[in-house]
This record gives sequence, structure tokens and C-alpha cells, in this order.
Amino acid sequence: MSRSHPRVLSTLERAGGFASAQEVYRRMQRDGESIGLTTVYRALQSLVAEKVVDVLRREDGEAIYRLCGESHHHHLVCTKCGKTVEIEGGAIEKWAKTMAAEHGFRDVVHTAEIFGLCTKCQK
Amino acid sequence: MSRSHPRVLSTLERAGGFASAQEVYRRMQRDGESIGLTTVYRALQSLVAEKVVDVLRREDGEAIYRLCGESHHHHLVCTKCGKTVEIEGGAIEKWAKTMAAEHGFRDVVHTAEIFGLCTKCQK
DNA sequence: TTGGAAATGAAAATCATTTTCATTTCTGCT
DNA sequence: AGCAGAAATGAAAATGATTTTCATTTCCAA
Repeated sequence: MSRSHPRVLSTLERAGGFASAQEVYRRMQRDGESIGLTTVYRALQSLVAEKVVDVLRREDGEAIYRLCGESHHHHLVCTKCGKTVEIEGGAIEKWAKTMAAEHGFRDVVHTAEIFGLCTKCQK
Repeated sequence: MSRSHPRVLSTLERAGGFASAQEVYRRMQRDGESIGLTTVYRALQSLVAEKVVDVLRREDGEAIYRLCGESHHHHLVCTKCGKTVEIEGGAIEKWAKTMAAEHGFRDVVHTAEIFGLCTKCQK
């Protein structure tokens, strides 16, 4: 597997914490770094696997990567401006566990995101 | 603009309330309905514009369309054999509402799925 | 009827993402 | 140092969803 790839990671940091693969690539090009688009995609995949970054989706379906804390959390995402808030999901953890047990499932993981309009985008 | 397109809408209903454009298309083909993929996409876009359906994104970025206002459910999916169980999500609805309110978000929708190994696939 | 507007769908275009594969860069080892 | 195999790299092609183009068909009001 590939390594953490410090250049991609630091570019993502410099980008303000989140960006799409294409954006990371463009930014590195602009900054004169020599790297291929394929490598950017692979590096981001690794970072996701290592749980160093999160993947979310823009409204148009493009994947955006963002640095994230290590604890398991969920997101509240503004569908207009993309603003993202990390929220607490204790209720979800419990729900997932209960449902899994109820139906005999094991080794479960879950996803849960909330989408809507943030305060600023409501007018 | 296009009309509500009853055939696409009823197919979406029959699909359990949510499906991707490609799935709606395949289903209509299978059911012997004569329609083009382009028309399915356009019909779904119109339905979204008319707020008859919602758009969400699957993990892989594919758009899935869901009837609005319909009491939706969540899924428990076996990652090995694909078996899917519809589960109740009252706890989630509440959680989503609370979180949204807490952060001033409006018009929220949410996604929540649980993945794991079903009883049969656990050995 | 009839003429134009709306709908339709096949085929081509787009675009993000993945795969392929040949080449280069490391690694550890002698 | 020198070498073999592993890992990384990236250009180009493939993939797959979605959109656009455009020629044809269907509708509908006058």
C-alpha cells in the first residue's frame, strides 16, 4: 500500500482542510509540485483508509476530502454552501447496535449524515 | 419544462421509495416499459424541481432519488451477500431533528444505513 | 388541419474516478 | 557498490454516471 504521502496531506491542509482530488491536484500543479493525478487519488484513498481524512460528497457528487479528528462522528452538511459541522452521534451508535442485534448482524459499521440549509443560506 | 411523468414516478414508488436513475431505468426496461435513459434523467430532474422527490448521494457518489414526505426507512445491509432488511428509524428522525435545530439548520433530510454480516454470512 | 412548442431518445460529449501497464525509485541483501 | 524484487509513479485508456446535442415525433391550441 501507499504511504501517507506528506505532500498531498500538506496540500490538503493548506487548502483549508478540505478539497476535492482534482483541486488538490490543481493546487499542487500551480505550486510547481511534480505529481500525477493518479497519485493524488491514490494518496487520498490511503489517507481515508488510515482515517486521517474523511470523504464527503458535494451536491454534484464530487468527492471532497477533509482532515478530521480521530473519533467517530457524523456530519451536518449545508447543501448550498458546503459548511460542515461535526455532530455527536451517541443516539446513532446505540440505534445501530440495537438494530444489528435485533436482526442477528455482526461486525456492523454505519453511516449517518444530515443535510440541510445552514443559517446563512436560509434566505 | 417536463411534466411529472407518472410512469417514472410510479416506478420509483414501486422501487420502495428510493432508487438511482439507472435503477429506475433498468426496472422500467425489465417491466417492459418503453422509455429512454435520457427521459428518466429528465423526469427525475423535474420531480426534484417540483419537490416531489429528494436527491441524496450514495457512498459512491451515485445520485439516489427518494419520494418526499413519505415516511422513509433505513437499511441494514449484509456486506457479503447483499441481504437487506428495512429497519425502523424513529430514533434517527429524532436525532436528525434535534441536531438540525441545535445548529440552526432547516429543511433537513438525512441518510443512515448500517452495514455488517448477516446471520448466514458470519461463519 | 396545421404550425410551433414540448417531449423523446439515440448517440456523442463530459467529467470524476479507476484501471492498466510500462517505467522508475526504493529496499534490503550480498 | 551492485542487484533483485517490491512498491510507487503517472500517462493513457477504460469506466460509469450524467448531460448535451440534435433530429424526430407527439401534442395542442387556433
